[in-house]
Amino acid sequence: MKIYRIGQLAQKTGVSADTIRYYEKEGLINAPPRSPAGYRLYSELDLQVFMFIVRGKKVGLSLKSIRELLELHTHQDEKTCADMKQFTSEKLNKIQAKIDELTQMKETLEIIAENCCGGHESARGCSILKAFEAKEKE
Amino acid sequence: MKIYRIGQLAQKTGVSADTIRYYEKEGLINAPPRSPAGYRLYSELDLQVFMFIVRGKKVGLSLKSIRELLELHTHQDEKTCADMKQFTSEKLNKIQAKIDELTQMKETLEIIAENCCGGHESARGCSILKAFEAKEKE
DNA sequence: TTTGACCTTGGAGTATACTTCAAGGTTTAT
DNA sequence: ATAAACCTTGAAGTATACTCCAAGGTCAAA
Repeated sequence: MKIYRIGQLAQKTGVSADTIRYYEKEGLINAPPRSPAGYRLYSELDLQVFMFIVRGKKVGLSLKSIRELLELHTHQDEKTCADMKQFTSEKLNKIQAKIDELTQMKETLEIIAENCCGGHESARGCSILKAFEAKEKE
Repeated sequence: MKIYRIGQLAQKTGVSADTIRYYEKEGLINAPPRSPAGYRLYSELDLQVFMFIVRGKKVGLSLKSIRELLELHTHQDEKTCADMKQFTSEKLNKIQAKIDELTQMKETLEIIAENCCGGHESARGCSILKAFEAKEKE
């Protein structure tokens, strides 16, 4: 099984080594085993967890939220499956709400794009606010 | 047409009056007209713009991104419709990317919820990481 | 007319999430 | 064997986005 040092993990995940150490300090990831020289050694599984963090960040989840999601894993022994199911479905609702908000913004922008002339004339009349007004009338 | 003072706008949009003034200072919203006493007076349209900001924030857009989106409106005279269309479709792509990321996270969580026992036993085995692994195999 | 709820400004303070630095040890290639 | 590229720590610095004063003016109701 492949082992990564911090720089390699950084490259794979697209965050800096400093950020990885910061996340460890903040308790998002467990302190990994060290080499004899004290270098952090990450597994393929650590990479997976990291990708989850990166994905969460990209969509605007706070580190706190991501930590809570990851605790689904790290505290699995202390929770019942019923707890897990409930927690998971709460998180699912929040994520769905975010998807809905983004979908709304996307629709607003699509209205702008569709109603806009598209040529080289001034864009007066292609207002984002006209798009808002159009949405209000629905 | 209804006119709002800062407190009323704050209540309607769910952000603080301080935050509204901060957004004005940061150039997200235009300085509104003032009452004789110097109170800020907001229109229905300002409320619409504000709701757009709030929606953007909720999904993790930075103030910078939101400002760019709002500039579609405020700089409409300086840009051609072609510019607008291009800018809008770039923004649309970014928003779609966010929706995709969220959808992925949602699927991961759904796998956890589905594969999880649901009873009162320990949640060992209902790991978020097992869900990652399941996704990897696809 | 005075109490309370509102508004004003400028400036300082806070939380989150990094980012950089200093000073040093390790590993790898030539 | 020595340079280049990596790693370590702790602490300080930065960017973003608020948040909270202090000191004072405005307005509506009792």
